Amino acid sequence: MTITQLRYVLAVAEHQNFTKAAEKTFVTQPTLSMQIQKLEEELDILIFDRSKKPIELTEVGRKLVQQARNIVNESERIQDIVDQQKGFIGGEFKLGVIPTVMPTLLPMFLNNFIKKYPKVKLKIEELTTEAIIERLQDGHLDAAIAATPLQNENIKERVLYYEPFVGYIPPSHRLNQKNKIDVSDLDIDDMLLLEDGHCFKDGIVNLCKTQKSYDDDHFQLESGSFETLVKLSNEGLGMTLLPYLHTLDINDKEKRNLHHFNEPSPAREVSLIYHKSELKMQIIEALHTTIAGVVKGAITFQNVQIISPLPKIKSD
Amino acid sequence: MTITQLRYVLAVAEHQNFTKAAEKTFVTQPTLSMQIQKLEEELDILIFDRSKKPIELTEVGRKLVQQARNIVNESERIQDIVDQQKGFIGGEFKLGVIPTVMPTLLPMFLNNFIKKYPKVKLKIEELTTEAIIERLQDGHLDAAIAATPLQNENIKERVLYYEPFVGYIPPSHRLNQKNKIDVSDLDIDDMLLLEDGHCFKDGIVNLCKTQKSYDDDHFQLESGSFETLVKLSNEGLGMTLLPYLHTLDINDKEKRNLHHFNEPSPAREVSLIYHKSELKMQIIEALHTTIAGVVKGAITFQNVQIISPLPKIKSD
DNA sequence: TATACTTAATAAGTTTTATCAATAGCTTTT
DNA sequence: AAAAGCTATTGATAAAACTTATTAAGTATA
Repeated sequence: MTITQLRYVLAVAEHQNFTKAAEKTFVTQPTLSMQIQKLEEELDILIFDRSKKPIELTEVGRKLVQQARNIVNESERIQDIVDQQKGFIGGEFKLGVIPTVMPTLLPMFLNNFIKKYPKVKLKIEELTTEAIIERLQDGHLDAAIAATPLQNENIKERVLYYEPFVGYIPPSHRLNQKNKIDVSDLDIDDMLLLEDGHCFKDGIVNLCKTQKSYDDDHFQLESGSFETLVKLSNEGLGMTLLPYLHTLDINDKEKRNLHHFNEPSPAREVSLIYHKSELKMQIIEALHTTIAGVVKGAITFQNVQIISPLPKIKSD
Repeated sequence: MTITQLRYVLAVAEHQNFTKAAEKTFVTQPTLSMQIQKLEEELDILIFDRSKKPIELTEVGRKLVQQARNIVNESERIQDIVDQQKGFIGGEFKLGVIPTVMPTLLPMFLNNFIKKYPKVKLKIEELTTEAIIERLQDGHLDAAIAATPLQNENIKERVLYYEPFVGYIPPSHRLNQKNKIDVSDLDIDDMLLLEDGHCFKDGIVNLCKTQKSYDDDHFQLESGSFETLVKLSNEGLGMTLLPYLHTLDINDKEKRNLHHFNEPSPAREVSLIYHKSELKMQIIEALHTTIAGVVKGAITFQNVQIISPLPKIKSD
């Protein structure tokens, strides 16, 4: 059994077609046929059911493909180890970003980065914190940008910036008259929140929880974007909290509804996170330097109070 | 890069000697030299520092070996997958056993099992529950025997038997006059316990904790074997609790000091546990059948109260 | 200091294998 | 019935993996 054979199996499993798989792997179709036959013979099983059109995996085949994917992935990490040794900055790099950071941070540094490190092929994916942690651990992601601290011993964190929460309070709201608001003013029950899965929501829940206990089933409205939240808020459905960077590009009329917190303002800590194995560390360093450099101009808050992004487990 | 090359690297890294490594991998020494040189050339790094005697790994070499071990291990699982498909019962099987089960259970089923499944090469290791969980998850163990439930979502459990706790109470002890004892009689402060790391100790602590809170630093004596505990107990240093199977082979004089619990007796649940991927399931099935069959003769308790083997985290 | 011993590298030759081009054979589509 | 689309087979070739024999280099021994 060779890694090459496993690659061939993966290609055929993916394309369900020897000919196409052969093109993708840059060999001829007979090569694939033979190598896969050889593997099947060695293991004395059938990996593919060739009677089906298009070709299908057998039951063992499916399990084998899972494991083969593992092996091939792990084997590709050998090159990463070598690259790291050589300080080579290049190759594919998979970066996860949480949804509430994606639209504001990405445009700020992306151009900069790809100009500076043209050999790096960045593949960026929008993922929840939960999905990010999983993928960092199994190696499907090389690094990610997420709210921290995560308290995961397999994951290392490198702070990029602290992003204060800013209140968006419509004129109709009881707090609108106040210039600066305070954490103690907040009431989870008239707060518009992002839908479940966003760690920004969990952060706000944590923030309000310090004031009073709450009932999870209590929320009336949840949305997937801050834009919607702001609009709902304008309709008098409650106030909401926005991360600072999101307040930079809302229109002037709405900007009047923004209310900062008294210091120390509650804030989220946004970090570049990566697996403790520190693979592709040079690229991670490069990312960190680029992002931190760009962000420094936009965010300069010092006196903040960091709110945990982790959802609390209900104690019952 | 091939899996074979990685195997060669591992062999040389292990034996620190090309010639010995060659023997172990059943090829000649030049083969190893050349293949490893080829790999080094392909990756354009040095894996070994040949100037040192005996030969040493370079810094990258060490990292590469780690990853190579991963890959080779994962690649060996392919055969497991195939074996499982074929229902083949054989091959190497690594079984972990917790210390408090090992001496009593192993002699009961081992002979039986190896006679029935001569093709299985059982490798049994005595490990704490903690170590077992870790090794099941990373694939260094195929299955284990431990006290359950463990509440680990990666690990499946298959109950083997329920083993009641039995009090060993020396004549001098306040409880000696009672025929059957009750959980409420127990006092953690005059209880002789196994040293830290044994889940049987944690179970007892849990059991007593239901009666009263306790101070962890309070214990005076801890030992690694029940034999010692019994002897200490005879010296009047307190009572102790033994798992039922351990009470079967103590001498007659001491047997008089055994006091069973009123029903439902506190008991530990002993299970065969394995990774959720269910690799080598046929061997696990075979083990379960064999052990459950043998144990049925020795243990027939129904009305028991299961005590968790998990150490409670201190709440401060 | 010379000699024997260990051990890894190299050389030369053989066997095995991975791959390709061409084509056969089967199934599906037209 | 012909054409098209696939995979398997065949036969040839270049590459590779491996072996034996030899050499080189370093270490231990007399």
